[in-house]
Amino acid sequence: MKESMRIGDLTQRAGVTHRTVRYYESIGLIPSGEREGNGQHYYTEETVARLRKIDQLKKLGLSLEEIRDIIDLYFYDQSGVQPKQKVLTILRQHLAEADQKIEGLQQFRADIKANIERFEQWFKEREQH
Amino acid sequence: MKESMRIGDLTQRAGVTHRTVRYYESIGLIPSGEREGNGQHYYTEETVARLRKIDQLKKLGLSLEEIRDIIDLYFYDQSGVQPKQKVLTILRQHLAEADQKIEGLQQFRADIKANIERFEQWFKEREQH
DNA sequence: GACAAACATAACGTTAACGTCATGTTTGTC
DNA sequence: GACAAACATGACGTTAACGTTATGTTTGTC
Repeated sequence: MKESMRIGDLTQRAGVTHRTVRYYESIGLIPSGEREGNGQHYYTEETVARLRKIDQLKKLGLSLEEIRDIIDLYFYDQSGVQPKQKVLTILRQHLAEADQKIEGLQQFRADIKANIERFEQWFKEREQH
Repeated sequence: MKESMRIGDLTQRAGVTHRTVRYYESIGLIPSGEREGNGQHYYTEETVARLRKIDQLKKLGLSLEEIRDIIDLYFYDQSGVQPKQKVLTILRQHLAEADQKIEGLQQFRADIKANIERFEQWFKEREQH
């Protein structure tokens, strides 16, 4: 039962710094985790998952503001037909964007690799005088 | 023969502002295009292509500094007098980074897809009363 | 050759996304 | 219960990637 953890564990598990966590709290990207009494903040597994998802979305090219607008749809089930339709639309959009980006990166990767091989070839030929 | 154009045409064709062009010149991302005499800058088709390529690479998540490391590979006939061993090292780093990014995005893509299917399933079941 | 539009240069400003530093409090361990 | 490690809060700093403002010069058209 790791019911809750403090910021040290959180940052380590999510791979972020404590300043990132505080910043995200301050802009409402993640819940603040404050508890009464001692002034300590306590977090759960969900916060870890949220931070990881945020990182993924960032890599997709979304700003934190954009992420804030949609992050909940990855964690909370919308009830009702219309909200669900809306979520589905956004998810499909993200899927398409991810596909595009993956494709672009694969092309980029191929370009880089071709160049690497070109250089390696150059060194090889030079070696043999 | 559009041998050369001035900054107005350049920015329009490449879809950037003149400040972006100046900034890129200042950090050595594109040649400065200065000519003697009148103080005007003249650019060619290659500059347009360069700007577009830069934009493409930015969308993949590369910083301008990273782009500067590799942009010439897309336009120059390498060989210049560049330190090839160094370029090769940089290229290998970029290859590794690209692989990581691709992997991350594929994981993300899989998550989204699972999510989408979950929603579709929900709609399907509901359809059948 | 007058004159507006396009251009050049310089300096300061801005925004996102955190980092760093300073200082005081809580927790956990001996 | 002493004490180091972990944590909290606040204020100021930083970096990338440009934007904005101000002022003077060139170009192209009538």
